[in-house]
Amino acid sequence: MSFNAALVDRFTQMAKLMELLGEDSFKASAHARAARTIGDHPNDLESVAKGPDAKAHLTKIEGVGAKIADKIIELATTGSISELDALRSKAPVGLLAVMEIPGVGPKTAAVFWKQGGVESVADLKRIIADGSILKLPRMGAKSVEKIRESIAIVEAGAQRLHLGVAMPIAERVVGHMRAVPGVSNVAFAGSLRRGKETVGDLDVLVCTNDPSSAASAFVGMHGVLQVIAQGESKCSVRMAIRSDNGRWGGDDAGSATGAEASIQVDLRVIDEERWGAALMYFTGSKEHNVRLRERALKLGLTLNEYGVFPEDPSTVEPPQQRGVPSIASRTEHEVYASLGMAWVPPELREDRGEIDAFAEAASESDPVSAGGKLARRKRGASTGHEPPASAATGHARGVPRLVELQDIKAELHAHTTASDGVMSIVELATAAKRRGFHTIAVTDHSRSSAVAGGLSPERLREHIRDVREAGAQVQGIRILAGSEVDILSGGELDYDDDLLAELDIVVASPHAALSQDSATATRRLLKAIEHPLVHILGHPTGRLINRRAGLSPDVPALVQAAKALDVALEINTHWFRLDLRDTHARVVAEHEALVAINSDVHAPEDFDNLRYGVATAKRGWITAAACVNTWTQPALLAWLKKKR
DNA sequence: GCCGTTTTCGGCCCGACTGTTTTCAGTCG
Repeated sequence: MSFNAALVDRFTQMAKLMELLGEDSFKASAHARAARTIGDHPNDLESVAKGPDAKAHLTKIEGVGAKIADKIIELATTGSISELDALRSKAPVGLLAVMEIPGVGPKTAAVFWKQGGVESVADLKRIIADGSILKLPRMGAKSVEKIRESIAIVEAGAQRLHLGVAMPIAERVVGHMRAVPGVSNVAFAGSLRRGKETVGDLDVLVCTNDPSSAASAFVGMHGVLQVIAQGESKCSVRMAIRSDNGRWGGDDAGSATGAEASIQVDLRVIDEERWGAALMYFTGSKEHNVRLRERALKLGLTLNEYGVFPEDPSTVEPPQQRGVPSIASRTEHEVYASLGMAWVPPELREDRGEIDAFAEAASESDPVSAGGKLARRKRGASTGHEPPASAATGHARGVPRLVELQDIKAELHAHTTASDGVMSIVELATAAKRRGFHTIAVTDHSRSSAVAGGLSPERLREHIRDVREAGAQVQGIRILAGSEVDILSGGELDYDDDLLAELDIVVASPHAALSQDSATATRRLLKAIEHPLVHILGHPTGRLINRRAGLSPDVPALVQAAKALDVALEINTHWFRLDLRDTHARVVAEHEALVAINSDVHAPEDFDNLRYGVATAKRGWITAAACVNTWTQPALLAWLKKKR
């Protein structure tokens, strides 16, 4: 576990234990918040915590003050946090798992413990089985049955679904609902709409003049395993998942208990008049919504899922129930505008600085309020760089012109039957051309990737000739001869320089030795970036989401080197990789370095993953200009040529 | 414990739903 992951684990535990023990809830949420921002932090904090001015650097992180900084330093230097040890001595640690059960919060867990003698999930199952749970306060038959079902779901190995598994399910639901009579609008919301790499459940919103037909159509969908709730305004079901992890084998439904893998899908019926406010509310993130509400209050307004309302001293009843007209609610643009903001793309709604940035953009004509907001905001510690001025890389009026799917005009990482792809060079080029691309790079594996059919130097020389021939054969698209060259464990590349120099493009990627420590991995990847013939660093960490952690290099160091040497860092678009991840991409954006959004194509359908990579890039605030795949063919070829 | 364009002290989002109550606590998003 990386040091940051350890911090997230420790502070999360502290927050949970404080809630359980009934300590100050604001203190508990302060620790939970610190865990979240540390989890988002791109570089390893261990060296920061052990280095000079540790406290000053650490307190620059949002949500980290003097006390939490001390605890970070304590963990780095002693390997433990004494306050956490004290908390753990006050309450059984097994209760943390009890609190993970949906529907069981800190208060309920405390009752189980203090009045029911429960110290673990096993204890909880025991008092459910012998019925003694019914003697506890507020525990009726229905509550107990819900808890029993929730335990079963947790034990079936419920984990968040990959973005690329959840998206087709959501689109099927949306398509199904769109065809229901009376339905005028359908959309999915939640973390799926934000393009998060994993998704816990699906939220689907409909606008209809016939709610009961919509509800019955929803619960009657193919694949529905269980109807959890069916009302006029909200329905919840569990739907079966069929997932295929493709060339990595296995699947997401890896349940050892034999229970069918499923995902909860919520349907909500929304009035047309409040569509925008509801869409915002259900898109989240929770943290983004909280910030917006705080902003509304400062402006003398109240924001809820029904709209923006004038502030009201009456706290008894929500404004919409007293017939107070909303100031804005019909569209998201309207709602943001009423809060003095430009519309925020869903991928950015994570409370990572977007509120200030998009308020600044909207108020740019007002020099008093426009200046300095970003600068005042806390920045990640110890990157050693201030964020760039907004104007330089495609930022218009303070709002970044983020990369969009239709901007992508080149694929720079693709495999053919020469290694482990399923298409010939001509088939690959034809497929890329059909996508509207002007350039496709053939980058089969290098010799060390033996299981992937890596090419020997001799075989690569033949392959280059084959690529040139195909180029003459297929018109209307430029086919580049390249290689996805293994970065060996010490940072050396898998082919000699004279061979690499014959290639139009070199993508250097780590494939083995993915458990190296952070410092070794950083040296290894830096060496590849510094290689004069390398254009792109492919899937830099080698992680597989929900499968393996991969490398944890010092990303800011890699980005600075890549920026200086004109190397692009890849966002690999396969939903199993999404590597670089969103928070890493954000570092690239802040340093105005380059990314390559590549689909690592092995089969024709891999091109379809592009949207997941674009979503990840947007979550990292990557502009179109910063993505080499959006460039014109002459610009792209000129960039490649500089390394030849 | 953190934080600051009405604050270095005194706040810290808002509503729905559920199940259990007899007016509301707990959980969730």
